[in-house]
Amino acid sequence: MRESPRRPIILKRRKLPFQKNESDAGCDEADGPRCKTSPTPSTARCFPDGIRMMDHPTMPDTQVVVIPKAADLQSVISALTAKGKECGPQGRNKFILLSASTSLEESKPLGCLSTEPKGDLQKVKKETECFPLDDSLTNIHWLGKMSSDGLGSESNQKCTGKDNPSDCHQPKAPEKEKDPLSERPPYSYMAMIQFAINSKKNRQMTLKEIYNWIEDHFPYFRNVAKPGWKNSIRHNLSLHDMFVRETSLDGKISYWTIRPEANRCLTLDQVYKPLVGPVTPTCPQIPQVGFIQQQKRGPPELKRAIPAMGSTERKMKPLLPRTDSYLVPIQLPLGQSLFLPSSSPATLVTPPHAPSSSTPSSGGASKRVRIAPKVSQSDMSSVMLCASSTFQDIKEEPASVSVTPEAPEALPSKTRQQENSSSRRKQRLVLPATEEPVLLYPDSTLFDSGVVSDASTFQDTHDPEPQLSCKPDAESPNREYTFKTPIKSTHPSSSTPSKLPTVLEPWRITPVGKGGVLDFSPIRTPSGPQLTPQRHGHTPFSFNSTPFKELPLFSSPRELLTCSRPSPRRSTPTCSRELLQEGAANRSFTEGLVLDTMNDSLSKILVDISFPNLEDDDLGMANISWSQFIPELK
DNA sequence: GTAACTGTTTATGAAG
DNA sequence: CTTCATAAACAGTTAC
Repeated sequence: MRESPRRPIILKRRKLPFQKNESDAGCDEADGPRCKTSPTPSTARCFPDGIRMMDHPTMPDTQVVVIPKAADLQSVISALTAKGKECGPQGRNKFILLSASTSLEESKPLGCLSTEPKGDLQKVKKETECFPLDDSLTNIHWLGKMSSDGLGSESNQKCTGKDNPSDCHQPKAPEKEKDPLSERPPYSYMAMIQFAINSKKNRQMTLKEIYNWIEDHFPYFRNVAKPGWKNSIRHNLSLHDMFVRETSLDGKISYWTIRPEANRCLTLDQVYKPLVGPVTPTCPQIPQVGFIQQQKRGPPELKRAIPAMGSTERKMKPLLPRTDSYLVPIQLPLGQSLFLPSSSPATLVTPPHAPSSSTPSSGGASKRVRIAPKVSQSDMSSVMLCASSTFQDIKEEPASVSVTPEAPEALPSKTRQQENSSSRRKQRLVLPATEEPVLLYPDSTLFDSGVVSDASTFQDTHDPEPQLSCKPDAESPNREYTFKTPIKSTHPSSSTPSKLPTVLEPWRITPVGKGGVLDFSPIRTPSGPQLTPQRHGHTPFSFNSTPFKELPLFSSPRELLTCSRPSPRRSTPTCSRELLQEGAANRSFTEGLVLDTMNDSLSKILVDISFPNLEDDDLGMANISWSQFIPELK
């Protein structure tokens, strides 16, 4: 019965050869199926090498064209125009041109080209004017596809060509083409759940809503997947600490939310927009921050999902190469640009170790009921917010602060793994309300919104006590969580008895500097305080050990990026290398980063693409195109 | 009472 | 060894 699970490529650590010639690697290997699925020759073939085209997932009439810098834009435009004609009104006659100097990651919006139904070149606008750079365009989902399909197979046009039957996408001929929308999305359940939850304004969803959202956005689950996928969703919700179940005030409805500190606010359509303006300091989570309300944008009509994909094939393609990327949490730039000088370092309340940790936050009385299980030290370490948000998936890292609690019951040997990856298991620890670390975090939303959070983190930090600041709570500002569910296992959340006494969840660990500054944050304000090394003694795996640790070395993000340019995997020069070298201990951590970075990478790309206005930033970062550096990181 | 739903855990296997 | 997917056992709730 158990089918061999296919891990979502999103999680793969394998480095994808974006720029390499090994086009096959990406296309054939990972996507073999896909490539072949669309044998349809497409005009794409006519394009010069290096040009990649892919359908925009949510815009049926649009395709994205990644054009190497070297390519002759004019010729490309001409070709596209012709193509548009070919496709006719029904086809994809709009093209979003992206400049990809060397890799997708560097892609930048060149402009949009759309051909009238008639096929006439209508316009090519400067990106800024282009509608498309909106979320739908940059949506992660889409990029994911792009990266996988386009880039992965990039090298060969054939692939892209094949891949895009859509080149001349025949909207009406589903039979033939494999509907991408009905293919299993390259996202892990965890990611999809995040997308779903983040799609809601209040960032909370009932299980059913999550199901629905996923089905709506990923027809695969509605049309192809076995019913068991719901079980998997539930499983993931329970398994990952980042998902927190809360109940409505009346206690009748259970909502799933994402821990603010872990929430990168990834959404399918989301685009990170520079928080140029003052961001709400406290609640980055709130969409306002620049998130685009994805759902509004008109989610893809997945409904029309095509059965074509009946194949049980579940291979997923990698979204983007994440490998070395972890060194560069791209959000850095964001943060930088967004953030003001360290002036407002996020003050972390929780002391690293601490006992305090748990700040007695019990603060506000709240009505919400929180399921006990979820609680864990992690909460305590709300501090990590920033980092966590950035690398949320890192969870596995051991970081525990030691909250510990109650005696951890003997851990079943089997639980071993879980222990290790404590991050995963929820319900590890139940603390008395007073001790609960969790309490903190409700307030600690300080950094909550993931990606954005980075920036927000710093910016917002004005709060003396960020943690208290806010939860988006649209609902209850002061909610106190009451644990509803008895916790079964009292694993030592933090202090893992055995193996990992250390940090279980990096993101939980609050690497807060004493100063209250987020040291770990990759992003550093120029003047910002340095990372606090102090943490070192603490946990072997503390951030210090992590790549971030090195970050302080960089005076500026640029510097950081620059250094890291050489891909670690390749001959890595100094900086990157150092970063990477944390040693085995770090390893998991870094991996985590990498994994998660995947999404982040996308985000970053998005950032690049979607922030035409970035120039406005006076931060000085404006000039920098972070994306330019990205490729290097690989 | 039963079924369905929800949530938690455990187990297992594939892929990396 | 880790991560993820999948399956399934169980238990608690809720609806009929």
